[in-house]
Amino acid sequence: MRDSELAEIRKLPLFCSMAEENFHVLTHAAYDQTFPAQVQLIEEGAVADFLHVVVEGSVELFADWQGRETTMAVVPPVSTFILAASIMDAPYLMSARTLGRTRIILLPSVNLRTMFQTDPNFAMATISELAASYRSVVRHTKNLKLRTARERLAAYLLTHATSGRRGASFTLPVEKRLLASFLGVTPESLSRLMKSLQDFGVNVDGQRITITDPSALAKIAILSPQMDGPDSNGVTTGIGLPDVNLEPKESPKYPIKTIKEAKLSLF
Amino acid sequence: MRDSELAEIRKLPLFCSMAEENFHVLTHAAYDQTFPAQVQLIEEGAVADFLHVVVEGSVELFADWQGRETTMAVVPPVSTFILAASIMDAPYLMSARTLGRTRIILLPSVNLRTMFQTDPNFAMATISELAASYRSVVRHTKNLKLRTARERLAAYLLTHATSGRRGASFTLPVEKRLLASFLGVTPESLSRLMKSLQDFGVNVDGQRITITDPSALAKIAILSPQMDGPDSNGVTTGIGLPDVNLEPKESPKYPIKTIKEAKLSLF
DNA sequence: CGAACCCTTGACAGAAATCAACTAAGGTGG
DNA sequence: CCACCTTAGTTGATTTCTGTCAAGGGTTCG
Repeated sequence: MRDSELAEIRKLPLFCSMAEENFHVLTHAAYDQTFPAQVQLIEEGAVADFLHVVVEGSVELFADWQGRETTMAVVPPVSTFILAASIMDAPYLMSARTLGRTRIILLPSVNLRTMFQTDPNFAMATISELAASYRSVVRHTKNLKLRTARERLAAYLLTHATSGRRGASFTLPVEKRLLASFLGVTPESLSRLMKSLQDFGVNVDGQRITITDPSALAKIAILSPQMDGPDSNGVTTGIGLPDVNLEPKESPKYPIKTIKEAKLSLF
Repeated sequence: MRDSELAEIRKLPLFCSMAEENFHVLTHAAYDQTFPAQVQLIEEGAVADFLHVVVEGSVELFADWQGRETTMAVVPPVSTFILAASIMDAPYLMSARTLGRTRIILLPSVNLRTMFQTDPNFAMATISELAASYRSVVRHTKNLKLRTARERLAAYLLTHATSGRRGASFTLPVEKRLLASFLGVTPESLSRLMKSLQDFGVNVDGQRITITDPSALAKIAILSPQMDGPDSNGVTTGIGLPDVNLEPKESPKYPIKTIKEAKLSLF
């Protein structure tokens, strides 16, 4: 594994407080792999042998049942996912696939579990990470149960148009179909909902969203700290589409092969 | 606090592995309170000063937004709730109210947080508890996103008719309105859904449910370990209606004042 | 160029919420 | 003990929301 990657991981909330020696033990047996787009990393129901760390690219967590499928979260770099399953030594509740070219670090769950015992700081960090994840899913669930589809979309757009000032503009971090699945609607419905929000100060041009009248939008979906964050406070593991840089990234870390890849690696 | 209560709490997964001395420290500053039915214990958005332990009765976790309200979980005795908020020293994401007469132990969050540092076993137990809670909410969310209302009800009835044998019968652990809210539908809808399931081997008589044809029900909602448990494996904190004794309890611990109370204290 | 995919749009069907009325049962108070 | 009130649950009529099916435009990619 490259030292530069290690340093990056070391900075994560989950690992930054643990003893250097222990970090070495943990990462010594780790794998470092790069995957192309749309590779399924994890199959729901399999046992969790590794904790995953997204270093570059991003990963979609999704679930399926009876032919239906839904997006549960998108994991941006640099962060971990499926911590809960790794700890419990339990079957995954969600599947995972890469969005765009993605580099993943794999840490054996066994090492993880023994590490709690030896490094109290790591145990503490794990607790924080899990608690944050838990709260994130609770927010997602509240969103689904208390808001209509249109309200969810409005809330999503508002929270992602940071500093809800007039004329705030941003690029959707994911394809609309994925956003639709995350919000719990079909792509067709999302399309119509977007359209219906045009009357409330939302301008849609492809992936580009411009909020021309935040106050009008706010009337549809009043934001609440208990539902709309702030939770992307650095520890954004778990559920919820992450915050992204609002302006298109000028200089991607690696050569643009396709526009699609460049777009998705925005995270 | 009564010794009998303390012993009960001590047995919980969260506390059983910690040092006796530390357990004393934790519970020394604890409050023991009994509340009547329908008392709001926690208001969404308030800061989490105490970890709560339900000793008798049960507690509903719910959330509201813009006049709407939804049930997120019902916490049975003996178990803890809102562990995540206590740890993070963060505002509650959910409100809580008693169902029936309920006895609660309150442990100061401050003690909790310092205890991680001193007792590794407690830290470990906290991790397990949180991971279990996290997985529980994920299941709930998948249920909401992947299943229709009718499928959710069918799945609920099937999982609660333990050993899905023909003629399995049980009493709903909560009022139908609460079940409806948990499943994400209105009481009216639940009523209709129940009726529509009569064609698939479900017999409804008040709170009494009898599954006359489990295989027919299973055709509507195929159960999945990744969505329907088993999660009530003793560490049932967090989200999800808990398993209950299937037969009506003959001898309640305290005198029956009203039928309503007796019914709700079934947990 | 053609195949595949994303997104959109239209027409329609189905699911679920809403509004309203009504029953039944419990609890209250005279 | 009975009249009254409150509440859970049901049922019906209706509207609203959302999914499904089908088709077409635009783009990417081999």
